[in-house]
Amino acid sequence: MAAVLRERIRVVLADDHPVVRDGLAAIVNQQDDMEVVGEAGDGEEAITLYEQHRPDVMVLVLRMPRRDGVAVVQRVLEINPKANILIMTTYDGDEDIFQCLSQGAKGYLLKDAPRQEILSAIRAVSEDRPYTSSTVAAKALQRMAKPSLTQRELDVLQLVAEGRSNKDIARRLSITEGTAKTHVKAILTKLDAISRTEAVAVAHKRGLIHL
Amino acid sequence: MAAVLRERIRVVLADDHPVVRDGLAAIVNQQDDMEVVGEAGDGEEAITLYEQHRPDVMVLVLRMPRRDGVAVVQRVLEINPKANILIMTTYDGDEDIFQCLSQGAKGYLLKDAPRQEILSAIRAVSEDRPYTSSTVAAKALQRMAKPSLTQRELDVLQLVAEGRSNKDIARRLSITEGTAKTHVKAILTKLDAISRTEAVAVAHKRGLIHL
DNA sequence: TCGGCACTCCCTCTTAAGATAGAGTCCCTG
DNA sequence: CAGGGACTCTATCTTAAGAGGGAGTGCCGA
Repeated sequence: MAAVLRERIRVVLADDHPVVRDGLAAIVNQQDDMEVVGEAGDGEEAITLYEQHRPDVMVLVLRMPRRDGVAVVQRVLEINPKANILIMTTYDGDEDIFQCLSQGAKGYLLKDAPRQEILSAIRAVSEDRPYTSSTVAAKALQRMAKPSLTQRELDVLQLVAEGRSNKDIARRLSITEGTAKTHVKAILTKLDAISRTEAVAVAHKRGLIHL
Repeated sequence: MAAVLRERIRVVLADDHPVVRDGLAAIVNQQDDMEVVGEAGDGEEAITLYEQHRPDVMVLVLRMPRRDGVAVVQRVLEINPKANILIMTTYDGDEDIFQCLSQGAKGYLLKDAPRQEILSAIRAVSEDRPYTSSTVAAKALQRMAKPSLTQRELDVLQLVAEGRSNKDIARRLSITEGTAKTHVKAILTKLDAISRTEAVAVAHKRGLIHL
């Protein structure tokens, strides 16, 4: 068996794509100062592996089957409030990033980041220093300027995106059609869209909804 | 410098994500019988590298900046009609797969395929044997059953997805609003949707459009 | 050549969507 | 406690969307 080396950064990876997982593992294991101690293919597994290994850094992809990134961040921070979590995402517009950010993940980067940036991010997060790629930081600033949707509006938006009519939305949310219209109107105004279909397109681009 | 080994499968990779590229490269280079001779980050680069290296296998990700996978397949097969191309895609519903298939790519697999499957696919394609993952094959069968949209309907669908009104669509395509409605109606029927917004949702799931 | 398909245009009719305006409750924060 | 935001409901009105018909062209393949 391999001898345990001291002072290495112990990493747990979570991504539903084996290619990416294998890739990240290869990159990390090539470094002298870090090693992968666990690889998860979904959210549940990620949590289990975190508890098992208590790694120095958890690298987490946002969108995964069975519990997405946001839920995993929540749960892991419940287990260990000092957990060092690095979030990766494919989609630069992904709204969920900001949810993770406000919840206490320490680093955020995009999947199209170069190898060196990923390693820097892991090292930074392992030392409890925050790491945010400039791309994500820029998005954060952009986002500040734009009006945010309320929870209820997000509920309505989700149903609109599924192609539901106002009447149908009203039924599902136990409100009147008029109220549904009020919410839709607010959504259109906030997203600067003329029609519900355009609103869906805009919302999807901003990562507010996942079709 | 490394000595050139005979009989190795020479591979060119193309993916816009360095992680995936580095990952695939690591996996491939670990094998005795294959090596990566070039890595491209976009479609144009992929074509250039193909011409430069004339690899045994080209591994191509479908969605890339500057010329997407479909266009790259076309161009590479123009350069060398016997080129062995392996297509990878993240999205299992991606309609473009079938376009590549009919154009002459030799293999197709999903990004969430395990390491061994990827290696098998590369070996198969290098020997001019077709490789299709069972998941993609299953999708192909499902697709056969469903009615396909005409080119004009796809044009209209694209505009619908952008949130355009029938009147606006008519103006852009230089047809009457009535004709636009006729096309939209045909789209709704074929996609089994009640409203245009639902049609967009369905079309997106099937990979008919990319928002 | 003839049927079928894609594409275009036309009609009517009903319903859904969106604009506009007002208003009440609850809850949180300054 | 006063203000503000979130959420709910009301009403009216205009326009867009969608259902249901029919019908003419050009083109391709059996």
